[in-house]
Amino acid sequence: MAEPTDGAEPANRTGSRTERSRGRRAEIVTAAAQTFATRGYGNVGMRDIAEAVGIRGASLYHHFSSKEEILYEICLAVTREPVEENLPLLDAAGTPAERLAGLLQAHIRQLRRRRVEHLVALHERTSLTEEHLAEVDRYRQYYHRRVRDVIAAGMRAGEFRELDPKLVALGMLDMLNGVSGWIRGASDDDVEDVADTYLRMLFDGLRP
Amino acid sequence: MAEPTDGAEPANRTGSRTERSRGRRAEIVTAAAQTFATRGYGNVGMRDIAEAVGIRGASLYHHFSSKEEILYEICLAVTREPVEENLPLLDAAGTPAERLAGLLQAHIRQLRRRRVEHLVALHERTSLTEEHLAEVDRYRQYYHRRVRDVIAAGMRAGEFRELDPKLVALGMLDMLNGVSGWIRGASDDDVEDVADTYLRMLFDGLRP
DNA sequence: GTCTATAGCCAGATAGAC
DNA sequence: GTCTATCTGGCTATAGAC
Repeated sequence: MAEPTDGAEPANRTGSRTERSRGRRAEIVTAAAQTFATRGYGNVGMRDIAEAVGIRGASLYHHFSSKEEILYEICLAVTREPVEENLPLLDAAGTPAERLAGLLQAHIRQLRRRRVEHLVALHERTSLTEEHLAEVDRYRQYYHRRVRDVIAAGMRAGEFRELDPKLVALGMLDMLNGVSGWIRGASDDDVEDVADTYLRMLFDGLRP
Repeated sequence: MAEPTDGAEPANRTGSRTERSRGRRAEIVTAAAQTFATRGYGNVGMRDIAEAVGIRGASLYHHFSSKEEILYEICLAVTREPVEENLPLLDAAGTPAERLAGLLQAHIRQLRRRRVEHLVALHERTSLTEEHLAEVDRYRQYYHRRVRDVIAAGMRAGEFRELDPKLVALGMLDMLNGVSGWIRGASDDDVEDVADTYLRMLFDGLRP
């Protein structure tokens, strides 16, 4: 991608840090997520993260005030992203079943795209501070609620069998989120196969 | 429970340790699982575990040679138990669908009974040594394979729709295992509701 | 089987130069 | 923004008395 050729500065209107610094932050977050996912948050030192981006441990504290804050950024970003990118699909046109199907597909694709971050958010949440955990959970619970609501709407519309919408939402999302545990290395086609199979199972059931 | 009144020693024929020592081991494992589950393996010290059973940190090394060995015992026990207790249901009488349904019910009940240990096994596996992780995974993979096989048998028998049996097994078990994340505090009836709803979803699907 | 005492190590985080 | 140097405190694990 070419840079703009006029003299205008690419002003950073969205935050207080420079673009350069935000690039470094993103680099650190990505490296940290990878290491946390494979070795576990508690077994990874600041020096390990620093080494992965080619700097010294102390330099990380220019970008983050603590190790936990790096974990927080990982968990928050990967929990907020589906809220902002997938939930609008529930407000699109179509029946509840159609809208839910669209969301589930988007969810699985996002799960693959942010696979390591998802693993970290799922497994290392217990290392967040109470406040940070609560903030992450706000997004997670809102997502759950919206999914539950569209399921309930599908039941009212007669598209879905009458079951406890909360249990249905929990089961559905647990089934989907589990994908991050084994999807590593899959192709785009594999991901679509998973989505197709899961939708078939959930909507039509195993019985022919 | 009364002790035996005759002079016979309660010989320990099943292992090299005394009954008293094995009780202590179990006590340590339970306390450790509880702490690991809520605070994360890496954030729990040997002193924390010791305190929970009313002894000093150093005394734990009379029962376990390392902290990781405690984690290993938790993970191994909770992964082996469903293999030994649930898989025989797949060899019982009935059609594949009936046998699978029995297994899924037993799986959810076990998930609740060993809830904290399950959480530890799911979230803290990355802190096991390579050898211990491999040993735990042997059981896990065997369980998966047996579930996949009964699903494939159900498809051959025409009881199940033709889908990729591996994906179906993964989705099913991920959906079930997720239950340990939120079932805390549920009653026996609640657990049966979950099992009923999940079986309905998986076998018949959401569409009426 | 549990204790006290401590070895030995490594972590997260800070200070201040460049 | 990154460095070197280092503080401080925690941890796992061991030694040896009781």
